[in-house]
Amino acid sequence: MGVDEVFKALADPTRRDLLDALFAEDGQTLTALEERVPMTRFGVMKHLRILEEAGLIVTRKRGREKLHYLNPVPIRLIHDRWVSKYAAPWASALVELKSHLEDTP
Amino acid sequence: MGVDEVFKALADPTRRDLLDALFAEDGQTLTALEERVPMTRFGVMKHLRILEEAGLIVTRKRGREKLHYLNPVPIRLIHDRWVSKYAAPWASALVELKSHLEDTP
DNA sequence: TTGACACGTGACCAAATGGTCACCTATCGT
DNA sequence: ACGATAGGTGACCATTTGGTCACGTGTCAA
Repeated sequence: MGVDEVFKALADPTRRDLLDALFAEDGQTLTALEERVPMTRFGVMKHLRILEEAGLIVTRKRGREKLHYLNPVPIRLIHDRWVSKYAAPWASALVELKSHLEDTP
Repeated sequence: MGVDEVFKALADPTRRDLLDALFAEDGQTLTALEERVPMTRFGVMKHLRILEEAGLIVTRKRGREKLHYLNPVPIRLIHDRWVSKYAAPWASALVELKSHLEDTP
């Protein structure tokens, strides 16, 4: 559940798509998620495993199927401890640099 | 400046360390940053290039040296468009799952 | 002007990553 | 009991990634 695992898990677009899919409908099964992504079942399994090890999803078994649930806690953590630190203060202090960047292509 | 580049840039611990170093003291030069990280100059250069392409830092040349400045805009963007979506709402709706996760090792 | 200094480029390498497949176990419905 | 269904494992492969190095360019200072 470390910071590094969460960031690495979020670094892949497929994994973010899977989170979005679970955000749209929580508690989906593996084969259901497989249809949402251009990939075989095995690829999806690997991604889900990485997401689970990062703590971003939580699973529960019901019979022969495995249900996947979003877990907002780790993303909330990196938000509080990391992102807000950069996003919140002195955002205006460097806005000049931003506009300067936008002017020069 | 896409979302994917920003997430990928943030996925590496060395790169986050570099951002922290610039957070502590903005406008540092390459050789100054080199001393803060267990790596040769070339490794640092690659990381800085990735951070710059992601838009997370902005550079300015002064004579023979290159100054590196933090740019909070992209991180603010992923915060607003992505992280807050997951971190803000129904964080309490799944807290039961979190505590359940903490109970079962 | 000459040497030391700050940075850049391209080739190169080892390791991690993303993805597939053959095969296997467990559970459901009938 | 049986086939179909849902998921799991390990090996395997191509590509990307993180890092170093030899060498080259521009700039400062004496």
